[in-house]
Amino acid sequence: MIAEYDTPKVDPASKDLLGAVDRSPSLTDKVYEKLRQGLLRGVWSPGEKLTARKLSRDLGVSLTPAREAIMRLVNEGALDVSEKRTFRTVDLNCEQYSEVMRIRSALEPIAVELATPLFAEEEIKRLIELNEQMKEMISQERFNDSLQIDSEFHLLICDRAEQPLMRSIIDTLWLRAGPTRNRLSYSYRKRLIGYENHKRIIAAIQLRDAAAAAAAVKRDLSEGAAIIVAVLTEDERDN
Amino acid sequence: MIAEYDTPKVDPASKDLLGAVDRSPSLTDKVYEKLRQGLLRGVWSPGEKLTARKLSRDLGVSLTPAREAIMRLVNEGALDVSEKRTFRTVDLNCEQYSEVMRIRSALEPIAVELATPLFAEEEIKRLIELNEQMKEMISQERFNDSLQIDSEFHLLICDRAEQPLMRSIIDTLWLRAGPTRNRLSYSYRKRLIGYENHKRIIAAIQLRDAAAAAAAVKRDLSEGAAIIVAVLTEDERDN
DNA sequence: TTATGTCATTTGTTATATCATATTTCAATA
DNA sequence: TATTGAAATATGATATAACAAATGACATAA
Repeated sequence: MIAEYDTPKVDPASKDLLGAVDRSPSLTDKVYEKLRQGLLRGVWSPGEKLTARKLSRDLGVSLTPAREAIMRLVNEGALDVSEKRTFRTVDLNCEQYSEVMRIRSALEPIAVELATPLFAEEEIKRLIELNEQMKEMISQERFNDSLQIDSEFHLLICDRAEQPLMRSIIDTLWLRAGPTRNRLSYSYRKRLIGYENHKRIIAAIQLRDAAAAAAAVKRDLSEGAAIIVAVLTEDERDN
Repeated sequence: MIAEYDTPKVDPASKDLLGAVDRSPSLTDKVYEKLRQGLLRGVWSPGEKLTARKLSRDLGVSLTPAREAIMRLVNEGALDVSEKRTFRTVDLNCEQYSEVMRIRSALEPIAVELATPLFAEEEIKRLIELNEQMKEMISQERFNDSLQIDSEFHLLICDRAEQPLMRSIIDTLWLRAGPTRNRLSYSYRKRLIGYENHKRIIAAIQLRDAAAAAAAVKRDLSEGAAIIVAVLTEDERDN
């Protein structure tokens, strides 16, 4: 009878009907989500300082949830805490960026391999749509937007793989690289390599050829990484 | 002149001499570390409830650092927060455990590949030592200790790869699987598969054969995973 | 005995207070 | 003008307080 506490007696039918109450996210969660979005969208430039107090003032919450959200991002490596204990967005150097890409290259091919048989036709259409949007953004020189769409494309594939842990790891990788990526977008310009590679990925998924899809993802990532690393290397030589 | 704030004027030589001040870790850091160790050593059984207040009382700190540390572990997936917002250690089911191993299998071979040329002779000796200790622990049926040593073995390799981000990801994987692993240790018993596989890994490193080392790690992980998954499957059928 | 309703306690969440350290300001001085 | 240094301010870390939701204990009714 003790176990009854964990599974209170409820008529299965009504339980199904009611479903679980959707507890509203805590303030910490909301602040965290805002920070996340901001980081991905390039609201802060890499290396920019953040303070818990300003954040709490800006968002109209107390210090606690603001601070908790920041700490959470710090823990994920999306924010740095300097030796003086101030918070700033990360600015990846070439080596650090390479490591992010090395890990993505290890994980995302597996994700697409698992995802390939699970994709529904309409989801594939969505991939095509996203890729065309990306092309459009690039042609309009809206590079930050194109990066945004690129991330959506890759994350949609990861979602389909139904590997929640892997997905969360890849999420934090994007978050970590976000500001640096955004800084680069103007140097990165006008490259349609991503577009062509994405087309290859889509084609492989349509043929339900998991191995080919994995190879295409790997190629997309390594070519993309090569460009960014080149830009970063140049940057580091410059200053 | 504005930029001066980011890089205070310090004679580079003296900077090198002094090094950064080693700011003592915060209370949050200390609590976090205690929790971490506890999780790895099986202080809490999987699914056990934790409360921030009890933790703060036990460790003689206020609620804030205790809570922050818990939230940090939640964020890493080492603790769960239930729908009722209570904290408990994770209890991975077979599928979740498999996902952890799938990710380890993707990352650790890369790590050992990068580490192989960087290993010093004495570090290889340390690997041998650890492996023999593990064998000893198993023969004494001290399974939890043997798991502890197994983790040291793998993490030492990851350290040598000098990929800090990858290392931190693998760290969280261990943390996540820790309680479940510890619960299993008695079913897991007397398997010397790990020992033999570790010997293969060491041999490959000694020969500086990175590819062979990667293959050996992959084999170690997949055979280890197979056993645990078998036990977990049985468990899930039982209850 | 078992189910149910009430009330005290515990817990997570958020806000606020306190303290030590960092940073900034700005006037006095060389 | 450039430097210095003390006072004012801002900030992160920690503690405590306040509140609502969840839990547990217990008395009462079936």
